[in-house]
Amino acid sequence: MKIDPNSSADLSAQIAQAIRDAIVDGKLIVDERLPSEAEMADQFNVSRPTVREALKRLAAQSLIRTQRGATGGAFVNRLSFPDAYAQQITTSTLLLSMNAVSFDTACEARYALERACAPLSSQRRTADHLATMRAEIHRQQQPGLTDEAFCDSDVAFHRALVDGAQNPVLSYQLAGAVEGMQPLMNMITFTARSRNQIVSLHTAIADALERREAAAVDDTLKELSEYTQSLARDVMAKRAR
Amino acid sequence: MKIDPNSSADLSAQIAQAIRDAIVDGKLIVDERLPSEAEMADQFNVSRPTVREALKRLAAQSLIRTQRGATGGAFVNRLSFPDAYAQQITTSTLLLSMNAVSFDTACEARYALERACAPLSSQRRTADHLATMRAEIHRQQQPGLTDEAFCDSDVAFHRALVDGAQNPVLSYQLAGAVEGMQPLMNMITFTARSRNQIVSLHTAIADALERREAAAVDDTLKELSEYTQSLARDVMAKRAR
DNA sequence: AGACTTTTAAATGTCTGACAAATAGAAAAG
DNA sequence: CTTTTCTATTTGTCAGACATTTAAAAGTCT
Repeated sequence: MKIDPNSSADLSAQIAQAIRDAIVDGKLIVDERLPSEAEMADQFNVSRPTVREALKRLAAQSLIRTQRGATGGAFVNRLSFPDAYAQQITTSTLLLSMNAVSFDTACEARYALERACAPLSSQRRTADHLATMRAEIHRQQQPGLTDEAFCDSDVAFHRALVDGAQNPVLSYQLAGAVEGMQPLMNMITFTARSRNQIVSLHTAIADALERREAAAVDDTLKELSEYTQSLARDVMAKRAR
Repeated sequence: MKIDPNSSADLSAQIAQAIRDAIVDGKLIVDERLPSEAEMADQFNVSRPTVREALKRLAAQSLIRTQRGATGGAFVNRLSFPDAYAQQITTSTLLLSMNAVSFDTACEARYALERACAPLSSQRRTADHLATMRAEIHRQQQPGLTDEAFCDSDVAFHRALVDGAQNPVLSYQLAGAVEGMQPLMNMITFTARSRNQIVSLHTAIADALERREAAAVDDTLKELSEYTQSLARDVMAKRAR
């Protein structure tokens, strides 16, 4: 592992990249201990603060963890699904909020991905998944619910639908698509009428899933997608006036 | 923005989180300049190196960029699609390589998501997308091609298919699913026969896409998914002996 | 000998102060 | 008015120090 001291890039960025490459390429394996900060400073011919900045970059991506004390140090971290979820959601949220992505585009992506889960979820969903969905539907019918709480419940409902596919990789990918859209969804004001419409579609989805009818789930999701987009268009139109 | 000096967490991690929250919540907007490192050190009552470690954490997630010089400083970065791609791919790759995710699970997720793009891509693909796919098919038929180069071309082919949907959010999400699987795919040895089979399926997909027949694309993708999984099972079986 | 306490060494976390390098704007020179 | 030079600001890097945490080694008592 070498760095170029004459490069225009920051030394800490170069060091971080070198270590990152080593991890991705499997030269450093999970739970392996990196040399101590002082040793690395020697190796790379830089100071300890520079090495530390590099390590903090890696820690921010959950690639390493550090431990203090006698047998401490920096260790290659096993990237867990929850860690990956969290990063994925932050990235997706910012990507959508900072890049003038239209609601339609985001919505289309979300429902396209979600519909990909429908056949698998129909096959494999457990009673648990179904119970979660029913519970969320019930919550969505509470009268005093704020728009935000309604959206939270909506996310939880769709989460259960996705998790029903019993494929952690799929759940991980979808986490970004579904939760990243929440800030956009929160801009919509849900009237009593639109809530009822959504609840009835959710119920239709849950019913179809209970009967394990993939095609019906897919159709209803499509309907829900179109309804959501029409709601968003109404909000935009009102805001334009 | 406040931090708790008595918390067990690192000061730099706390500071990074405080700034990250401010960005996600929209309290800091794109291209806004953060205070200088010295000023932040004062504000948070910590030293400059500690502030710097916090900033490097944020830089690692592409949340900020820094500039040297008189009017320099740290600026909230607009998270670009390419940046988001890169992060997604690193995360997905590591998630798959470190977590004993079965080839079947990853493959299922990948093709489920890809099939979600098929209808959109059938509608919207341009001549360019089709040309890219044809070119990659041609490349896949070169005799001297290494397994790795074959996989690269495979990724490029599927990339074009996904991009054909003309939905950047979908492309971003799929980047992780498709490219993250590459290391797993690279473990497969592609015999001349299996390459021919894959090429013929790719050709069928391109043909169907040319005719804009979504259902045919979907069917062929399903076939390809099953064939890929059967190849992987053969490799596993051979390795077991 | 065995269990408990103390010491010690190694590592990360943090601070201070300094200098280098880049950069934009102000000041000076032509 | 244009070009050059200077200057102030800010990030990048370094060196050395001390604080804190932690596990293992050494020591002590029963």
